[in-house]
Amino acid sequence: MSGTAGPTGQPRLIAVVGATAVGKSDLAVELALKQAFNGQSAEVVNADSMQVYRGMDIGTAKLTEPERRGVPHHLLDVWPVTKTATLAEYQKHAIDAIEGIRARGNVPIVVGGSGMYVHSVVDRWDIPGTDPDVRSRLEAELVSDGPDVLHRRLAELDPAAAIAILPTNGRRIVRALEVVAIRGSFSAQLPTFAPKRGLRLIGLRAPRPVLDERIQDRVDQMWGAGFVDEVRALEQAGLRDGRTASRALGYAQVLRFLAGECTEDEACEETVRATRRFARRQESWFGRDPRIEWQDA
RNA sequence: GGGCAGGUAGCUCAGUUGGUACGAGCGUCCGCCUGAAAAGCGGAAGGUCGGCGGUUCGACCCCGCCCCUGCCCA
Repeated sequence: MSGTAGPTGQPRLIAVVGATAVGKSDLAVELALKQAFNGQSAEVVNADSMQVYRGMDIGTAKLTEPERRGVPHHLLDVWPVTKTATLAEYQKHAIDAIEGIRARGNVPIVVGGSGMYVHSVVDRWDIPGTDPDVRSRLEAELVSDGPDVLHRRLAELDPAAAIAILPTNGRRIVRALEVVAIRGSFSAQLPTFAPKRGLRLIGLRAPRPVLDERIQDRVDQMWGAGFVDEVRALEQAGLRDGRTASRALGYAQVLRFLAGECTEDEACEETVRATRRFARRQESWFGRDPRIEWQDA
């Protein structure tokens, strides 16, 4: 049981992906319980960039304790809302969790809609570090010279990367140039969707109109469940200063409402709109991975 | 019954003193995605400018009538 499938031909890693509100979390629990039936236990590893935050429960539709039905869940509630998320840190924790699960002889089930988080774990990206000096220099150049100049430089240093990154996307150009400075190439670091033995990637999907309705329902339920109070409490805990958490869908909108910048109804409606937009991006992201076995929600 | 305002993209609205609608935001569709990713970025498709007549070389913009919406007066 080294690099491939387990002793019984079971997958070594299961991942459940898909757009928000399709029912990934529930499916993961069901799969875990089914796995237990086969004599092997399963544990869930969260791959949702916002469920890692403590206190963000209603707005992230985090499974409650009873809903987890005894299945151990990892990487939920590990960070305070004030913490800025980093992919590398998430990846480290997730891989540690997976190793731990395997050490117990169990099967890890990664669940979440944060494509990059899933990808970083499933494909174990070797994420190049950041160099504060290089980065601040590049960021200063971005401000003074604009993205075009930097994009042209990237085109010379790493043509493939320049093609992949739009000339207007300053943030990405900076990161690419930073990686080039550190590793000599950016595009060489790009992960691929290579087939992996022992990996079972399950995608959950629903037709657009169905998904849109579910999102509307979910947001309505959130509000009914006291979402605004949850945000208010988190605001006291420093949510507004959280670089990552304050931008979460729903939370950002309610924060604006609490600041008097819009009405509560507007915040609610905007949450629905933004969530739908997000779901579309998720579909776009996951749609690229040919390894995903799609099933209807 | 009379007066006023308005009827322009799926929605909310700009706009043209008459010369092929420069439209915008939102929505929709499609795509990109590396240390903030529920973030960030790009592209596309949508309009017989309420209806019918008239004036004009030419009307969405002028005139007439009609329909619809909102407000006001009776």
